[in-house]
Amino acid sequence: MFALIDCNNFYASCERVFRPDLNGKPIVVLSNNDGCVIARSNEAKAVGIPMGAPAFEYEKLFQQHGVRVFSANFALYGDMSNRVMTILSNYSPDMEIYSIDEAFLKLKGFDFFNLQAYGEEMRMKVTKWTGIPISVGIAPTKALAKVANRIAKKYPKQTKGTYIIDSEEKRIKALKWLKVEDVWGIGRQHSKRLNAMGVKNAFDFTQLEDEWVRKQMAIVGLRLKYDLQGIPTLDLEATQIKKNIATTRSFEKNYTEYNQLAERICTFAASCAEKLRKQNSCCNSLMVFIHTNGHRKELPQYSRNIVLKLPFPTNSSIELAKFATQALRHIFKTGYAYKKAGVIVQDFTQTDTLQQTLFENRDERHIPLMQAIDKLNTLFGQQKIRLASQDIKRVWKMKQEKLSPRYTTNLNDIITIHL
DNA sequence: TCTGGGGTCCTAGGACCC
DNA sequence: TCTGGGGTCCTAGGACCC
Repeated sequence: MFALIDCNNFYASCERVFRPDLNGKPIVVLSNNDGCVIARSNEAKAVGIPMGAPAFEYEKLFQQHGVRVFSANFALYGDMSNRVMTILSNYSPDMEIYSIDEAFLKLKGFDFFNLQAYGEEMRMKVTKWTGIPISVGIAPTKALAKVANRIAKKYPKQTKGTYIIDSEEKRIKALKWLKVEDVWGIGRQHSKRLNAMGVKNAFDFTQLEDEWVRKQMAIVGLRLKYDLQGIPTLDLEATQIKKNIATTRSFEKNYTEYNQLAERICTFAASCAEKLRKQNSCCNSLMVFIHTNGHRKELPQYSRNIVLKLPFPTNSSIELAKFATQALRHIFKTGYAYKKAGVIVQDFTQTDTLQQTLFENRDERHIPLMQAIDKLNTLFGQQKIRLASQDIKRVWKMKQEKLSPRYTTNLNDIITIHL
């Protein structure tokens, strides 16, 4: 059996852990730049705030219903996630952390366990130790565990937050209950087509011909179909090193000057380099993109990206910033108001298996230099040491008007309790 | 005024090899 | 008029996830 544990309204729940006065109140968490809604408490969902809602369009509704609004506080969410995952890891030797708020556990050899009680215990412990509410779904395959989890989340009272699919009868009942567009792995495009054909729920989907599914939804769709039928085709995935790393941002204001953009691109490149060093990778290729605001149809639009093959693999901030600037020079055009830009590094080699190139090689002196920079930045806080081409005066700012304290990761933000 | 940021996998088609 | 048969690698684009 597989268990899928999912934190309920994760970001919203994190905010509430340290603000118990907000229990039962509608709250939302916004994306970077306070752009759109990326998490909602149940109360906020109930007053009709959709996922991804642009904050400025919903200001009125927020006020009307007394919705508490938070800027994204990823330092807090990341730390709370670690706490939850650490607790969950005690419940099975085989665990896959699927996302910041979800984990699969493989329950192999648990035949004589009372899984309902086991799930309820996880839920109790996570809530008690972290303050985060979770739901537990247990079933013979990963896709069915996802389904079971939805049921647990939807009916917390009846299920005590834990639902198990362990019979053919329960499987079919669950699949008939789940709309096809809510199936894990069936997105907007496929559900539109399926709906048009009269495939309304997950059960209908499992009744389709293998050949059709294979042809229309590729091998991924076929695996999903089997998994939903109770034939396991998806196993836990080992945590691997990343194959792409990106740092991209929308800007609070539009940029028109090359220099403004160049500074951002250097900072993004340095950030990618730092992430590369963390997983001991060097990249062989880098992409830079810039574009104007696609929502402003009346303004002239421009959007371009460029991929640069590097002469040698590197993870030096200095070298990557240099290459990224080169790339930017190729695609930058004056006369446009740029709203978003980013750097994506790809095609990695691990630093311990680096191949020397014949003509041009990375500057070996950068290796100890980067180590020193990383060490200092860990000790004294992020971005203490930066490149001169970066934002030295700290001009750049993200819109973050409703940021909560970093309760668990910043000494100055720890709450005081008066007894 | 204002609209996020990160990832994964698969497939088709083109370019190339002998 | 007619033009083989077997591969690999790379890339762009599309689908999906949170």
